[in-house]
Amino acid sequence: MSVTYKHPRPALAVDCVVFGLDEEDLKVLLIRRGVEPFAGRWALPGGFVRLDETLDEAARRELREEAGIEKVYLEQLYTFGAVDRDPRERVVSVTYYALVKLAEHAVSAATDAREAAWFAIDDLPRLAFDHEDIVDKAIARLRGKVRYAPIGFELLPKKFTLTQLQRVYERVLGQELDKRNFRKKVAATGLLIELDEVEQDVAHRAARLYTFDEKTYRKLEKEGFLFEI
Amino acid sequence: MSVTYKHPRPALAVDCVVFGLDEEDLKVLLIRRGVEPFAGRWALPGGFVRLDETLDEAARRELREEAGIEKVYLEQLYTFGAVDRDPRERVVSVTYYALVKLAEHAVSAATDAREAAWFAIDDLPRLAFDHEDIVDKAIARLRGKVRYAPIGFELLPKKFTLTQLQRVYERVLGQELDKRNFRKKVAATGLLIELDEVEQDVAHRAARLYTFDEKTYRKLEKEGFLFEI
DNA sequence: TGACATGGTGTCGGTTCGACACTAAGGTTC
DNA sequence: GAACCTTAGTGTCGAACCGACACCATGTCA
Repeated sequence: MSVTYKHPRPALAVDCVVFGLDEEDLKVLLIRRGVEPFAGRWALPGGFVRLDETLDEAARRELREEAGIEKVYLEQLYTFGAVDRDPRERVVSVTYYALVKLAEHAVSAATDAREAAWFAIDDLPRLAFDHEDIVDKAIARLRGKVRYAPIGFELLPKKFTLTQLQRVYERVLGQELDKRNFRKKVAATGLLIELDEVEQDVAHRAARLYTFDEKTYRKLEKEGFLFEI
Repeated sequence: MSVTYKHPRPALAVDCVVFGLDEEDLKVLLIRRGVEPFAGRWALPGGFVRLDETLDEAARRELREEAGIEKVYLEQLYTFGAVDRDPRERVVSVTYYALVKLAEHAVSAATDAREAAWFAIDDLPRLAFDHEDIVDKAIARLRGKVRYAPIGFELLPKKFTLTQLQRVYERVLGQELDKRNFRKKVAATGLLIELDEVEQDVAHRAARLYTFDEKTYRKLEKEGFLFEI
C-alpha cells in the first residue's frame, strides 16, 4: 500500500503531555522508545494521524494504545513545525495535554506492552525529539489555565477533600497557598457540592468529601462567567 | 514532480486571521476565492505548507503573497483537523492570527492581484470551508489575550493618543470603558512613554502622543510580570 | 487518656475598583 | 474677537476584594 501526491507534504503526528498528580508531585507520563531515532530515550506518547480520524481522535487513540488511558480531559496545546525536529523526515506534530486521575491510571500505564512511567515535572529525563519544548509549553499552559478554568478537578477522583484540592493548586502553581483564603475562594465559586461523607481509613480526623458541580458550571460558563482561584 | 509515501497523509495548510482597526470597527482581512471549491466566496488568506519552511514561515509567506503584509504581530491560534473540512481531500490547517496597523496596510491589501477586503467582525459575509469557526476562535483568543498581554499596541501606529488606545480596547472587548479609570490603569502599567508631541490637524484641542515602552516590557516579562487592563 | 495529626473556621487593615463631572485648550464660525 | 464646539485631561469616595494571621475540634493510635 502506497500513495502518490503531486507535491511533497509533511507527515502529521500527534503527541500528548499527560499530567497526573500523586501525593508528592505533578507528574508526566512518558514512554520509552524501542526504535531509532532516539531508541532507549523517553518520549511523549503519540503517533501519526490517520486519514479517517480527527486530530482529537488521533490523540485519544494514541493514549489508549500506548498508555491504556481513556476518558480524560484533553485539550489541544500547540502545533510544532520546526523543519528538522525529526531527523528522518519532515514531521509536524499537533500536541495535546491531558489531565488524568492518576490513581485510576497508574496500573494500566505500567502494565502496557511498552515501558511507561510517570516522572515528576521537575525531575524529567532527557527526552526524544523536541519533546522537552512540548512539556515546557504544556506546563506553562496548565499553570495559566488552572487559574481561570476549573480543570484542577480533572486531576482528582470524583470525591475529594478540600485539602486534596488545595494540594492540586499548590503542585500545579508551584507555590503554597493559605488554607483559609483558599477555602473562601472555592466556596465563593459555588461550584463544589458538599457531600454527607468523609474520607475513610485515615489516622486522624476525617475530612469532608466534596464533588465538582459540573451542571452549574456549564450554565455559568455560557453566561461568560469566569472561574478564578 | 510527484512523490510517493508508504502511508497516505493529510495535506497541511496554514490560514491566517488578520485583524485591523479603523476609526469604526475591528476588521478582518478576507480574500475572494477564484477557484473551486467555494469559488467566489470570501476566505482567509492561507495556503499549503512547504517542506523547507516552518509553520510560522509559511504563515508569513502567505500573508506576504496574498495580502502584501509584512512584519506583523503573528501568533499561532489552533489547528483544525475535521475530516471533511475540505471537500477535495483531507486538509489539516494550522491557523494563526495577526494584528496589523491597518492604516499602513490598507493600500497594499487592496492593490494585490487578488481581490482582498476588510470586513467588520460583526458584519462578515459567509466564508469558505470552516473559516467562520476559525474567525470565531481568533476573536475569542484576541479578547482573552488583550486583557493580560500588551498586544493592543500592535493595532496602532507607533505614536498614538490615549483616546486611540482606549478605542482599541473598546472595539476588541466590545464594551465601553471609563476614560478616567482606563487612564489610571495604563499609567499604572508604566509601559507608556509620554512624548513631547501632540497629534496634528485636528479640529479641537490636540491630544498628547504616547509610545509603547517595549524595552521595559521585555524586562518585566522575564520577571513573570502580568500586564492587565 | 494523652499525644498526635489534620480538619475546619473569622477578623481586620490595606488595596483595588468602579462610579462619577467639571475645567482646559484649541479650532471654527459668525 | 467672541462665542461655540469638540475633545483632552484630571481626583474623590465608598464598596468590594485580598491577603495575612491562630486557635479549637475531631478522630486515631499508643
